[in-house]
Amino acid sequence: MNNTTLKKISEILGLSISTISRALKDHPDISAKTKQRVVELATTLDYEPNANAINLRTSNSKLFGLIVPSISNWFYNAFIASVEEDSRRNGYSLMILQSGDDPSIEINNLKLCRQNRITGLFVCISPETTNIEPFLKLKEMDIPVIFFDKVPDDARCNKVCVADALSATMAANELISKKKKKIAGLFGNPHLLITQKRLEAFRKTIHEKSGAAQLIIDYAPSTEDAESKTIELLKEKPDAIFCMSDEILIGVMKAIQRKGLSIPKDLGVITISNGAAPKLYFPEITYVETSGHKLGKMAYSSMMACLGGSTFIQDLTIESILVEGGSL
Amino acid sequence: MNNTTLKKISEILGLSISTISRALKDHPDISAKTKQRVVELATTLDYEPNANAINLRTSNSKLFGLIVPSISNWFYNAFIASVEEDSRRNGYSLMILQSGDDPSIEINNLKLCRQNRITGLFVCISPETTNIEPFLKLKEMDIPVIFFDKVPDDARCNKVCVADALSATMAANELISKKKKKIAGLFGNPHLLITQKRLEAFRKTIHEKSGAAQLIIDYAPSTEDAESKTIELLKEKPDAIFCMSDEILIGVMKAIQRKGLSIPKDLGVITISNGAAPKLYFPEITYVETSGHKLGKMAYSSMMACLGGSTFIQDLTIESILVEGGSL
DNA sequence: ATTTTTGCTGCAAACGTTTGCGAAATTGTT
DNA sequence: AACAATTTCGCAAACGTTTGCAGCAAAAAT
Repeated sequence: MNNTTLKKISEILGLSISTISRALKDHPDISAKTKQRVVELATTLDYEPNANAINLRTSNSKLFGLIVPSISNWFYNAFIASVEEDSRRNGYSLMILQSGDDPSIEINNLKLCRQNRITGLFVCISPETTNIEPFLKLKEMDIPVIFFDKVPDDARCNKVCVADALSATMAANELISKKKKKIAGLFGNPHLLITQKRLEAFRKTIHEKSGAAQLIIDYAPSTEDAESKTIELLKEKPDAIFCMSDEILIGVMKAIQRKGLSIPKDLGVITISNGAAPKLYFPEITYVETSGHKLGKMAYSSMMACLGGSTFIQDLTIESILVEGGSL
Repeated sequence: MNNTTLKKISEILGLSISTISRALKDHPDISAKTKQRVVELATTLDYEPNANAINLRTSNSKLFGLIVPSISNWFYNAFIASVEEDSRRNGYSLMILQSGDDPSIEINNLKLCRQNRITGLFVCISPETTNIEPFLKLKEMDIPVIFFDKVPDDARCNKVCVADALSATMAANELISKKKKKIAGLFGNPHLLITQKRLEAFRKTIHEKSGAAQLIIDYAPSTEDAESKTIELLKEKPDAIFCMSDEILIGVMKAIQRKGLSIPKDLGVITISNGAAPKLYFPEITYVETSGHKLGKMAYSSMMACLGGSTFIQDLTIESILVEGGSL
């Protein structure tokens, strides 16, 4: 019924605890026969080492923390799945915490991570998070912190991001090459750095490359907002709509369907996306890919670099690619 | 730089370790002044108790394991988010592992859970999993195991499921009440128990309630399959399509958009869904809700019941509700 | 002034491991 | 047969907590 321990095995076999411990990890000091006896008994008793005891003794938890606003999000989802996979493959476990965009929960999650003596942290901070000292404190304790996606504007942080400005530029270029003249752009929360960067880059590109093109900008923090804002925007008869994210795209598409417009005949649509949402529709929506999966890979390898002793502060960005659908 | 421990605090304050421990947890034995001194120093030193030491000492990890085929799935996502929330609220942590529908990874994940001395496990087994002995072994060790969604056909297991047959029946009834006469039904992997149950219930209801209605059944294991199968089905000019899941709905909708058909004028659509996908479209798709969120709540309370000492084996099912969109 | 009560604190064992060091048993070398 | 070298193993401390028990001082009761 209870758990079997090294001690229990040692008592049954008449050996010392240390011998059992060494036998189980194939230590050269132990003879082959002894090893076999030990391993056999261990498997029949379903021995599993107590991770808590090991962590306590070795102070190496093989545990990563991952704090994210919400796991119910296409982009973060892909990110998490990717990190989980890499972690598991390399013998690390993952502790996933949602902050719900609430800084106080975020702090609480951080506390949990510290209590569990994580060996590293992946974190996407909430928009309201202003004080990143608690995170920097981790760094001081030699616990690497990799900020991803929404990152603080602080040079002391390791960051991995999607190309915020560049992806908007790419989308703008594509719109121009398709000769769009009256372009509506729907952006997310205007207080977020990513929104500002994308908007600036988008506006700049459109103006530089095509002085003639007219631009209508609006903001929509949620899918519902995006839908209602689009209804308004459509009155201006734009010939293309740019969406800053999947959430916005979905609202836009709903509005377009509601109005009975057809793509790309009545107007074009382009978005920045993780890749799933544009494929929900026919024709598939042309998008600039910002892959959560790729970002996860990059975050993981960045983490590994830190654990490997690199003190070099990394500020990485994954490249974007344009995926053509039939929506322009 | 390093972590502060009870010992360190005790040395600074000239008190014993036990006094510090008690002071920090507001033990009545400790005087108010001492408590204050201790708490103050602890906060300035950023003391965080070592969870590993506590778990080791108390053998109560406050950690749940959660094994799921994939976290990149609307339904499981909602489930996980729900369980994570409840767990966190009650001071439990969650260790989320993906099996990728691979039984060997599943076993490995289970091992990880055991090593970390989880106090309970939520698991959705992969379709290929035949041997559930390893899970039952946990139960013997007084570690509750709550199977959810895809559950083994074994009376010794605690299960929480969505209403598989009933939800299909409800959808069928809705189709009949809307006087649909030529109904196409698109189902998932025919080898899964859930597919069989839903198909049987659907067929039975349609035939019993409306002998006149014509039924066309096909299977689509993936969204892509659903799209191509729908293209075929549409040639038969059905007046309604039933989708067994979100994944299928998306394929169906893409086909419908491709063919330029309009809902509900040209044909009706109804689906079984977690709730997100039907709201992607306009008009929103009518669906029978099988809520991952609700299932999570149920799983969590079931877990709590087990931890509370209930040895009663539960086999629970969440009720489904019909959510009307404008697609019929 | 002695005893009893009350309030505060410390001792030490235990949880399950890992690991440096030393000791015993075996083998090999003269 | 005596010694050295080698193989094989055990002792004990340490990781950071919790907690039953005992100790000790001061205040209250006799």
